[in-house]
Formats: sequence, C-alpha cells, structure tokens
Amino acid sequence: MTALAGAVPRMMRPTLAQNYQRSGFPLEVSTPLGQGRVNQLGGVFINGRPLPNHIRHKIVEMAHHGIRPCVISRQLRVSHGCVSKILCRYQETGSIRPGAIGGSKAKQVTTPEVEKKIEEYKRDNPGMFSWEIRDKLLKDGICDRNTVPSGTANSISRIMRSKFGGKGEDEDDEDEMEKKELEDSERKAKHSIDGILGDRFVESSSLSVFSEGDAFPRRCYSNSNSR
DNA sequence: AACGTGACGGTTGAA
DNA sequence: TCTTCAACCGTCACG
Repeated sequence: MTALAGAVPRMMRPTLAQNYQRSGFPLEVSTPLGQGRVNQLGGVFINGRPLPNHIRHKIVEMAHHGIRPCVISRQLRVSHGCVSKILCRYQETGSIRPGAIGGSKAKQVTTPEVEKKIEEYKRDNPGMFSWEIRDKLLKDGICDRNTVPSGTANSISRIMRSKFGGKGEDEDDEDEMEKKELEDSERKAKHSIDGILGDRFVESSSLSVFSEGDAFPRRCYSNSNSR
C-alpha cells in the first residue's frame, strides 16, 4: 500500500493482470475442485491458500539438513519466495504454521484492564457465560453501561476465544494446534490441496528433532507483505 | 545463480 | 443472510 500514484516504483510492474501463464504452464490443473494451479516449477498450489502442512514441514526439515533454499524450492516445486518466507517465519516464530487468514482485526473495544479482568473471571470460573461476565464487569464497577463490551456480549466471547483457544495465536498451544491441524488436514485431505497434491511429498513428512540449521536465510523481509 | 522483496490475484472470516 | 474489508496466502519478476 506504499505505492503512490505518479511515483511508481520499478518493482510495481504495470502488469497484464497476473495470470500465472507467463511460463507457458497450464493455468489450471484439473482437480476435483478445479482450484489447483501449476507454478513455474511445475508444483501444484491453490492461489490464496497456504501450502499444506507436510510441505511446510519438509521445507523446514530440509533447511535444517543444510539444504539450500534454492534446492528446496526446486525439489519441492515451491517458489523460492515462498520457501524464503516460510523459513524466515520459522526462524522468527518457531512455527511453520501460516498466519490466521481472514477475519477482521478485532476492534479494541476493551481496555487492557477489562481484558485482564475477563481473563481473571474466566480463570476463576471457566464455565462462566459471556453475559455473566458482562454483568459482573458492571457489578464490579470495571465498566459502566457505556463502556462495557457490546450488548450481545459478542466482544466478550471474542476476547475469551482469543485468550482461551481461538485461532491459536498462543505459542504455548503450538503442539496442541499442530496435532489438531494434523487431524484436521487428514479429515479435509480429500477436499484440499493436500488431497490434490496427493502423496507426492508425503514421504518423510515427519518432523524430526532439529539440530541447529545452517540453510536458513540470513535475513528476513518483513513478514507482512504490506500493500 | 541465489535470494530478498514488492505487486499481484486470490481466499478467508469477523464485523 | 449477505456484504464489506482487512488480514493472510503463494507466485512472479525485478534488482
């Protein structure tokens, strides 16, 4: 979102709408969903969707074995930009998981103090309902009628989701999330890129204990591909 | 040749 | 239930 009209950086090519056909590869690959596309390296991907977990694992695993990103890219048929991005993220966060896609950024409807209080209530009484929390916030004088999280208590639910296991931003839950995701991906495999890609990459997708890697990028570009 | 990075078209899901 | 919109995705191409 930095490109200003009139001052078009060179990077911003005045493109013919990106169509993934510059390479002469077929635009789409026939899949049960008709979503698969083929990149320049011949790899299959779904535009807009994250690579499957086992490929992400594989990328990190190979990097840990000292395999260079360009080799990983060619071998797994994933663009080097993507390999670079995944490895950078892994280095920064220790997680191979993609970020949370979609949704709006939660509005700051509550002060940190209120959030803390909600956490406290929830810790003391995990079975507490949103509306009960809301009432208690009012009763304890933490909020008044104007400042209490919204009428439907949706915002309270949101806070609770994010604090007590929602989209899994919590690093402590990483293993748990990984497990859940694995199960989930198995369930969805037939209808996702995992299924589309089949077992092309499945062998040795288990992630072993890593030693200090050497093939990780030296630097990272900012994680968010800002627009 | 390898790699960092910005633009792009696309998907997702909370509001 | 539908729409909007900002987050994310991977690819591509440039430097």
